[in-house]
Amino acid sequence: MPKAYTPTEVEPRWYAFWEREGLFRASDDPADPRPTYTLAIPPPNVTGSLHMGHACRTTFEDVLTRYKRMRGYDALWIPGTDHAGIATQVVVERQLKKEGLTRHDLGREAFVERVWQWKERSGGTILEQLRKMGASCDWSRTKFTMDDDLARAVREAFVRLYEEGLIYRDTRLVNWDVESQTVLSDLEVETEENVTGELFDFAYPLEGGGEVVVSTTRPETMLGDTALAVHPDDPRYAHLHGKHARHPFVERRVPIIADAELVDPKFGTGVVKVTPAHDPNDFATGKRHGLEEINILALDGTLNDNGGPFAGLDRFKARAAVKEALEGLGLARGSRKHTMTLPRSQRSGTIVEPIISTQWFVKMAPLAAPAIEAVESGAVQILPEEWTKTYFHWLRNIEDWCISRQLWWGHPIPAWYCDACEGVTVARETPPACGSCGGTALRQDPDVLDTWFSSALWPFSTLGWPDRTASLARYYPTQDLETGYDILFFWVARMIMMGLHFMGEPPFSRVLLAGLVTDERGEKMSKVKGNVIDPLDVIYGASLAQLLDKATQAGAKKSGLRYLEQTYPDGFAPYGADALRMTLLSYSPQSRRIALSIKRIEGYRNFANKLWNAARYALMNLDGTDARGGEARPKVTALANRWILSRLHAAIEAATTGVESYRLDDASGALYHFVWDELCDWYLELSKPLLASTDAALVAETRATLAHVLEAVLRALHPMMPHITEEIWQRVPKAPGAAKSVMVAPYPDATRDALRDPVAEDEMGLVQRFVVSTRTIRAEHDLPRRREIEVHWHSDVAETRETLEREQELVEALAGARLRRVDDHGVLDDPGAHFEAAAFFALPGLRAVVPNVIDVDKERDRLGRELKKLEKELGALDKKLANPSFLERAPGEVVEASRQSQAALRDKREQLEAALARL
RNA sequence: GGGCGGGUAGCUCAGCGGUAGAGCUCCGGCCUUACAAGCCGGCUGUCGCAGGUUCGAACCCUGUCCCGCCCA
Repeated sequence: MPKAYTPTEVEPRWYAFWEREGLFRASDDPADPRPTYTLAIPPPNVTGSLHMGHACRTTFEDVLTRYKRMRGYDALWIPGTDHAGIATQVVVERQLKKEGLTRHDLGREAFVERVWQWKERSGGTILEQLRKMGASCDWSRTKFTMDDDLARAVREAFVRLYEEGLIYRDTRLVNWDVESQTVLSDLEVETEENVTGELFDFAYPLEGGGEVVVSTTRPETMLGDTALAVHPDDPRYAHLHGKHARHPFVERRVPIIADAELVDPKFGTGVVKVTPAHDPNDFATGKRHGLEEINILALDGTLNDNGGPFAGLDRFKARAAVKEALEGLGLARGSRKHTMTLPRSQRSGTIVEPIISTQWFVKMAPLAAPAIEAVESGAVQILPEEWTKTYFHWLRNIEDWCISRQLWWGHPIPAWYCDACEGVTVARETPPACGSCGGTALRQDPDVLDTWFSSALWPFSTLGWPDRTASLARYYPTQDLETGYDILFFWVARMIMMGLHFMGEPPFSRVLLAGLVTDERGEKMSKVKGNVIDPLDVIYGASLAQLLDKATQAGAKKSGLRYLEQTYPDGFAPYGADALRMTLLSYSPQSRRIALSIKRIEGYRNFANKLWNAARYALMNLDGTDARGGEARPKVTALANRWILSRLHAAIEAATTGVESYRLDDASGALYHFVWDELCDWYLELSKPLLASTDAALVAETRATLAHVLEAVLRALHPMMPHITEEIWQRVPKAPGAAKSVMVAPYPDATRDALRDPVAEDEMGLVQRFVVSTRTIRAEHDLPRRREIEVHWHSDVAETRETLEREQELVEALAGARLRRVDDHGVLDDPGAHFEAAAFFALPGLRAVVPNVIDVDKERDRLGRELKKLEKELGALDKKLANPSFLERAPGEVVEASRQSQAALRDKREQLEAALARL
């Protein structure tokens, strides 16, 4: 085995092996007796390449899947990609733009064809990248949301909902994305806060003389004003009720209405302009008062003919022009700065315009009710639990979902309009004739569906729905759904609604929501900031020059490039997928932010190397000893062997509990510390003197333990670090009949693979403290390794004496010292009389001196420090035990434990004080 | 305006009622035939602030100040 682990060489090899051996495949056999574990991937967009968010999802999901598989489940992780309507269309349009073309130049059919071509080329990229993360998806079941079978599911769902009256067509105020040229659902509109805008005042001349002044942040909308509203109880304007103003630019009388809901008399002048066609509140007001709705915007964001003299101007140019014209007419009444919010498109970022339009909607209330119930009843559990509140709040205040989009890329809406009677026919397949009049001149609705409509069906459409397939019967409902909290509404809630509606059962029983990956400053990764960390660069390594080059091409600002230079002057080493996975797992799932640190990745790369070298050591020393591969732990008698099996027990339990409770940070942390702090730092060192023993049985036992513990911990770590564990596991000699891969070996079981042994833990505790105390003296007194030292110790406790005598060889090896037992306690009472320059340490029931080492100043320092720390602890304890209410009210075992530590500390204090006094 | 989350060692974070933890950093010493991507030892905290509950609070409650996210 090479001295250092090289992930880039190892990882692809084993991934290919797993795939070749069909180990990712779930069962196709309906009679397979194993319980199933199913998890559907949050399908990444076909536009994309792997980013840290995906890497994070993939890791969590893969750990869960691999763990369940090893636990004997028929585990199915369904992979696939999403067609991502707007995002994908925009990408292809951008490509066309480079050729000087628009999608309209190509025409719809050719354009969609072109998107398909592009999808074929790039759609596989991200799936390849998931493989590089080690994802154990069943690739034979890969789905794409626009596949024929999934398209059929979409049509089926649409038609059923329509027939049930849950999908309808209506004309109302919707959100228009001027740039992408489509309506958006409410969720796709983001609110930009604290925007400094301008509140502009102008006057409407009144019929019969006089004027009223109104304020607006969007002056151009005055072209669509169809009323002025005042508060009914506002005495200032009581005389104006029912009167009219004259529109300054278009031939229109503008009625003055009284409305208590819209108008806040304290805001501005107390008069509000009403533009029903371009503002949600005004729209509602218009409905209340039967006002005319005048749309002034064309779909491209320019003003239409209703804009009168301003027709044809872009919305922002029109704003300036209207203001100027009002100035010209002497109607402007000044302006002031104003802090406001702006609605922006999640996709294009442009300011969203409310317009009146006819669209398709899903009636949400009837779907939301069961979805609320499912979480209330616990049928679906959301973790971390805080999110349930958010989930309920959204569902309880839900608005109908606008599902039509004016895009070309997406699922066509299965609705046809009749030229003859204007009837609407909704059907699963293209209807031959109009359902109302029988006419045959039908036009299909040109719009497509919101991408999330097809995503909402994902957990069952991927399993064959609407057909009643064997897969659907076997794997639905799935168990876990793991994703980022940012799509709780977009995706998770809608899947629950659709799953309940169409399948009668929620699509999964547990929702695991993870935080967002940010850079190490906690800032969101963005191309412009240049702080995007590509998982593949972390896995395969990248020089600073490459990082800068990539960021520059992605359009990073100078400050972003500077950040890169300062933060990663040496670029990234090839850390490997396993190190990245461990890093991502190490962050708490409770946290909303995963501030990814390269230093941390490096730490886990080092961990992989540590594990590698531990294995090298073990394999060099096994001398043909088999690991039993999960059959049974070896029989052990020696303290070190008993101890490591006991610690293995704790580690396996912690790992299991962690994975089961979705605390993968605890699970991975427990194994990390077991491997590094216990297996490597102690057990491997202890095994050296044991293996050098002349006692053949002891050597055999130790070899068996070494083989077993290594093999077991590889199995325990495998879901988290699949590649390195496989690479090592394959090299561990195993008994005949072992599995062909660690990924299908049984997950370690604390009872079968390990053994809790409190006595061994206590005794090892003594050994460890003795060793560390000796090492500390060596270090503090600058004693080089060459220099031999002796530790003279005395104990009045029989067990302590017994343990140290028995383990003397081990202690001597680890402490690098000779041990001398002293039976006469008087010797250590007055070490000065018996030893030259002796340093001192005390453990519970034990005192020891190390002669011929002492530098009085250093020793005084060291003992003083120790005493100070001890005094602090003891002070707190004394105070506590002096408190009568503590003794009276605290639980007995707490009091008892306090008393014991008090006694121990007092004893140690005495020892230290005496030692200090002797100096 | 409403909701949620966060403020703990120099940095990034865990702990969420019984004596303050991890990783990285820092200091000192080691090329000890598994590993220098390492080993050994060490330093580091009025747990945002102010009250309260409790025998006991980083942890529970109230208020308050910052920071972030979501919804209206």
